[in-house]
Amino acid sequence: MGEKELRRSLSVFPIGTVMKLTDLTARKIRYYEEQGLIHPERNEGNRRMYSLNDVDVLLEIKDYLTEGVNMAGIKRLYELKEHEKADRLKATQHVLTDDDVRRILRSEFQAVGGLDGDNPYQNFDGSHIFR
Amino acid sequence: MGEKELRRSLSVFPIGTVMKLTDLTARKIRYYEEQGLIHPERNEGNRRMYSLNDVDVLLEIKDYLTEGVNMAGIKRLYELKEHEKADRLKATQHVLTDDDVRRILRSEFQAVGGLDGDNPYQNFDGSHIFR
DNA sequence: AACTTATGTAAGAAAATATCACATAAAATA
DNA sequence: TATTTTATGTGATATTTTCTTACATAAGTT
Repeated sequence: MGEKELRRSLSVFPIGTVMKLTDLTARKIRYYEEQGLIHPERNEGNRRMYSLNDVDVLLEIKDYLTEGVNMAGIKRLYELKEHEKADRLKATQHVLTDDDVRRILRSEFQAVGGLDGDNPYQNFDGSHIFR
Repeated sequence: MGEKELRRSLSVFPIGTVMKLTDLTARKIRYYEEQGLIHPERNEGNRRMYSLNDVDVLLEIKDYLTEGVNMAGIKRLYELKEHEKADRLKATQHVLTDDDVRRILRSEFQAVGGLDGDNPYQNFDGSHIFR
């Protein structure tokens, strides 16, 4: 792991900072952890400490949810080793319609359910914090 | 101010994180603030929140102290607009002997006192956190 | 010797975070 | 449609972190 990756995985933010950085509630942040999407470390006092990588994942989760992808779908996306396929998609297409998401999920790892196609939001420009 | 500078001045770290990042005690960190060397913001709950820039300044302060420069000297150094002269010195010379520091301080802004010339440490490579 | 500097430490208050439990609208499923 | 699950809100209580203020002190300075 290079120096840069190391810095990005340094656990330095308490949940309050992450709340502001992501505009998520503490409840949501802890829930996404419970769902295995992030793995913040704990300090000596048992407080969760988050890394820049965690923050990025949380922002991505927000994007996915806005797209209409449910937790099950998001988990499947993150199961793709290192997120590589999804990342490449985001990097090349930059904007995914609900239909795209649906097609990808179905074709790449079978049906996942939970896609209703009624969410108009699209925000796959990859512009996250501390890039 | 560019995007990068903005990120570096985002107040996101609580004092506990800064303590670990810099290996300074809370007492020292607050004291350097009291001396006007850093200016952490406060959150709604009155807790100090530090930026990457603050962390860098603290690491520089550590370096200066290790070099034998006292608070008065460090303040003078930071009085140099944007730290430009000191930065250029660090960038070009990379290693300053106590004697160098003494000469610089004396010639550039008169005597500052507090330099004993007995400190063997030198660490001006500029390799700080989150670069 | 007396004063100043830079830092340690202690006490009490306030803020942030933890866990656990219960509530619930919307979505999924039977 | 009735039932269950999902994703999140809210409240209570405990613990940790940080704040301010005050006093202490070794080392350096005058």
